[in-house]
Amino acid sequence: MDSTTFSPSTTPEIDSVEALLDFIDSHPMGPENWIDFGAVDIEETLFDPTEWLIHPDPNEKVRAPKLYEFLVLLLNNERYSAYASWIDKEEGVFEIHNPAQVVKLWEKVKSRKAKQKMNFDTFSRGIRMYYAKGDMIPTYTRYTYRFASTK
DNA sequence: TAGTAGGAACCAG
DNA sequence: CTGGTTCCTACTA
Repeated sequence: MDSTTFSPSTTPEIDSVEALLDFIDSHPMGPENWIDFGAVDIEETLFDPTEWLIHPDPNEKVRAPKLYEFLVLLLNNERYSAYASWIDKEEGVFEIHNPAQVVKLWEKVKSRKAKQKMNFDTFSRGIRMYYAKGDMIPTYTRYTYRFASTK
């Protein structure tokens, strides 16, 4: 509505996807206003919560990404090319260059109430769950994964 | 030693 | 029930 309501100076601390979703819940607004939140510096990387929102269609509620959605957003964001990048985008093949940072990013995007610290073992198990569903194909190669469909 | 695949129990939403 | 998360065994570089 009133765009001044969403200016960075008048919004609370929004440094996670969870905080952003909470704010959007209490302040109805469209994607055009998401840009107004600014970004925070997290471990030498600019983290912008609005980059990690999923909004399939206007009817569906805005939400945090699922794991495969998170991977696609990460891969298609040039700012994170040092974290992970496509090897063959047409074939859906990609490589994770900085596993530790990718896992930290995933934790931040999911805003888990960490019982334990997530590590690459648990993160990669999440990816491997997609093999059985047919959404991903094993590559048997270090830090290398493949989407079954480029869709 | 550190990654990969995948079974099984578990759990928050 | 979904979408992971936690834990673990087996295999390979």
